[in-house]
Amino acid sequence: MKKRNPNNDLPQRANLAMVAARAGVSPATVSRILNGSARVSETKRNAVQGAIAELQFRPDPAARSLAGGRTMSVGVLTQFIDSPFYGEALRGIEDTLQEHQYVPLFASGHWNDDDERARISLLIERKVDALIVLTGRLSNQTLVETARKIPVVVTGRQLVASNLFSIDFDNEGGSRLAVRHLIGLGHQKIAFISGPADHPDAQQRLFGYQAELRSRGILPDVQLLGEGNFQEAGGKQAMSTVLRRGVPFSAVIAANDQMAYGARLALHFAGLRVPEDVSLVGFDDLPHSAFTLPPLTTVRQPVYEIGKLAAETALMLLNGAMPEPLLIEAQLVARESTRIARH
Amino acid sequence: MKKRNPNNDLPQRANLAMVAARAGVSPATVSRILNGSARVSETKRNAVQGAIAELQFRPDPAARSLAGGRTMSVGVLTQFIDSPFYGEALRGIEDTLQEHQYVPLFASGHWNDDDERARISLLIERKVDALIVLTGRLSNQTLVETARKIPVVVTGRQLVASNLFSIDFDNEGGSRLAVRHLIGLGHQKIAFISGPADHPDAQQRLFGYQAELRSRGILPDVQLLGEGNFQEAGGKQAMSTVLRRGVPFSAVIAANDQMAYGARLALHFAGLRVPEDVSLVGFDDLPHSAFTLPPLTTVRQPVYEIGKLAAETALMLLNGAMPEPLLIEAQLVARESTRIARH
DNA sequence: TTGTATGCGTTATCAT
DNA sequence: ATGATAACGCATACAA
Repeated sequence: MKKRNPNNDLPQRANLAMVAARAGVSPATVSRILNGSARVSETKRNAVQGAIAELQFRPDPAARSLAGGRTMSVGVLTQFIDSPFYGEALRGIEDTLQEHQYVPLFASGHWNDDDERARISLLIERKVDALIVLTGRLSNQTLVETARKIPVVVTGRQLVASNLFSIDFDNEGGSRLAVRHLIGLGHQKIAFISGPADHPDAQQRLFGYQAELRSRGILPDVQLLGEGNFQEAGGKQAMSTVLRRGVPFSAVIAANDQMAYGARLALHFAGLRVPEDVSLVGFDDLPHSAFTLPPLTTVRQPVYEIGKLAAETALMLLNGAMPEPLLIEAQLVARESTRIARH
Repeated sequence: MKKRNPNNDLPQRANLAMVAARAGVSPATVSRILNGSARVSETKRNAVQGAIAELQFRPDPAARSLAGGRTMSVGVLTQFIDSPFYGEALRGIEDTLQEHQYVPLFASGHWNDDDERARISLLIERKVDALIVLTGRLSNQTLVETARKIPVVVTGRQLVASNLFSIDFDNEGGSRLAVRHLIGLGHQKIAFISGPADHPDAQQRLFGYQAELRSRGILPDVQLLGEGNFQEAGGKQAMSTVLRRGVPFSAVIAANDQMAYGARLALHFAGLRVPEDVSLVGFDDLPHSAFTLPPLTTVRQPVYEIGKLAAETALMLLNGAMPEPLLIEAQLVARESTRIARH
């Protein structure tokens, strides 16, 4: 192994040794300055930083990783890389990590146990320094075990364990807001399009709807409940099913915006106008929801901020801090898809 | 440096040496089997593969990278990690890379020269084996230079260079399809909402619209041209501007679906119905466009397939092959936002 | 405070 | 066909 660098035209990338030589110090000193792992005299520090600048030196992440150092990367398990909902969270994570010279490693679990497990293994194999799980299906136990290896931040559930931090959405509260808004407008017969029964977000949103109705003295009617799949097509179909049952209603809450879009279409084909005949409320406030016709009243989740928070928390965990739990509150955004009930 | 592994409860991860010892061969032989870099006797191969399975051995990517091997990762420069349009491409890339045991490293350039340059530097620093650029603003020269270091696949332009492969969308053809569709329905006064003037996709789509009109003997009216920004709000504003000019038209083409959504809203607030009063055509066929009201007629770009193609091509480049250029054709998806012009 | 030496897990070179 | 061994670039225990 004599010559590893055949392209003599390209300037050889600088390494620790070269910086050390240029600054007249030992490689160890350069490393120490890079990591702030020990005090170094002002003189040498200046010399080294000068050399780093001149040579445009950037430490090799692979070498760092191999030597037992950090990879400066955080694994992010999402459901689908192109999820309209978690997309903003990904952006928040990316932005925050970048500020701290970290990079995200995104992987998709496809809302499937096996895939999630496999992708997490892959991320750990790649030696990510921490892991962010955006609402997976993995058991709490699996997450806690993972947290014994690396810091874990998980959304969509409440879980207390060492080296782990969970951020839960206020799904129940969000649904309650939606119901209250509609009741405030005089609606009594309120249909609900739910998400997949095995999805925690879906369960909590459904529960909030039922609980708030009951607390207002209204008995939830199962005939007014349709089960979707958090996607447009599912929302459309669920709405059609409810319509076919013939039980009258004056408002609909969909457990996410995508299903609200689909429901809106089903209502249209049934000859019902929104909001004249039926009021419609979504959940999530996707960027697009301000531009539907009519603009959609919905429950806002600050997803971008949640992404930022998840990344910040992961970084804190990495530094040994135990961040203080934060409640992520939902908020109702009233637009034009809801109005006062007719008599 | 005596003890590096303080958690004695966790089973130590296996490495090449351990596998070699267990199989009774040298580490070099294990490496050869792993990489297929030389012929190995059947006996030893079986022994080694047995040992690998027993020890659940997985090669360390960092060590591979450091030793000059591949990182088994491909850098992907996109504009925004949550772009509704490129999202599907990201999924295609991820799916394809995964089949080949590669992982994507996503980075966002924010449609900004400096960011793009910085993110590409970062990706190269992380030693990605190849680079996929989803329609950036970088100069051809920069891309060609990058391709001297690692294989590059770039979408949204046509560029011939060694170690580089470009995939261009048929933007012009797509616009022509839209115009032909409308003219076929009897429309003559066709407005156009364009994208940012400095965006290649936007330029080509605008050009196709103008060229097709001319070829049909219709002179494009600048009064019917509004400039948006490829987002909903921009499309809405551009449409309002055109409406304010008072020049009559019976159809609108938006240079992407997001602007079509915005335009549809502006038309609504102006008291114009789609498609009764005005026909509307989008561009991209976002997943959502089948569920707008009315469902949007649009020009389909097979983005997921383009993502897959980009990844496959990058992998081919990596193996020294020079893939054959492919034309990505656009396709008109006729839904309910267009209809025959009234007289 | 600073330098020296070693090891991280793999690939590639050379010799057999 | 196979083995021994030197890199790869960095962090760190230890010596000074």
